Amino acid sequence: MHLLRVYDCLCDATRLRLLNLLVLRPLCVCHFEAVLRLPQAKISRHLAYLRRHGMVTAEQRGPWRVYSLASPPPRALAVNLACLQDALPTEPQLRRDRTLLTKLAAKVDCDCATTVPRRHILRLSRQH
Amino acid sequence: MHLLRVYDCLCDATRLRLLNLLVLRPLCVCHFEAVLRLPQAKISRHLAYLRRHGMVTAEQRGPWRVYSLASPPPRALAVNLACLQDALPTEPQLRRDRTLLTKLAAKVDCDCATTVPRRHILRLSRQH
DNA sequence: CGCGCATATTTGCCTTGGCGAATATGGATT
DNA sequence: AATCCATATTCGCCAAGGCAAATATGCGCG
Repeated sequence: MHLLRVYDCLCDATRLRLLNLLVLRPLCVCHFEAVLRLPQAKISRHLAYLRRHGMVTAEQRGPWRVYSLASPPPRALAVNLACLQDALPTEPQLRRDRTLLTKLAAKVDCDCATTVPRRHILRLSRQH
Repeated sequence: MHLLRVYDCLCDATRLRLLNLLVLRPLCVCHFEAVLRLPQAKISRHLAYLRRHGMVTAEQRGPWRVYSLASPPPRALAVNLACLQDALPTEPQLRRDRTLLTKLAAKVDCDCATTVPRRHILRLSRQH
């Protein structure tokens, strides 16, 4: 069942947060690091898991690896991400992640084509 | 995050099938046995899991234990079961389970208040 | 070429939870 | 009380996957 693979991906906090952000836009690892405040290895590991399971794709862009939702996303994933939207009101953590990402995006051009150093992004995120 | 507990429950095939049926009506273990064709211990184990996680409740009715979706169901569960509906077209197994249950219900009064012997239900289910 | 930065992978360890087989519980019936 | 039937739980085993720490890869620039 395709659904099961999707639920397997959604049932870990880190992965859920990653996908929740990827809904908004493609992102590279340092963005996740800045928003989620988790160790790089952890983020990387879970992104690899999502890739193995066909939920996201990665594209190398200069020194960065940019992750996006698979396109077209597996139907079961699309359905559940839409559904996730309905659950947002009761999930503060996911809402916070989203607004934090938006703030970051306002300060730096988060399109990974530009060469904003990772250090810079992390510093900005430390000021909340 | 409440969502996570729900996904934990949904990410196993047996549990997904159990919940998929419980959406339709309260059921006792022998009904699940007849529809899913899985060993009783396995069904029981997963129902216990769902109960531990607050997704279902059990009520003793004579010799049977009748399981229902928790009421009110956790919001996160409700949202996802609604979403499950949208995924049904691409999940033959879940659809089959539902129609099989409906057929069974047409032959025996599946309200567990009546005393249909378990053997009888299982026999009916064996005729497809 | 060699260094530095961004990211990935490996290693060792531990917990959760899956399974079948066997067994226990507990209500109902006689 | 004895027994039957529906259901639950325990046991021993196993695989998946979580984590942190350390290490590897690989691109780009000087």
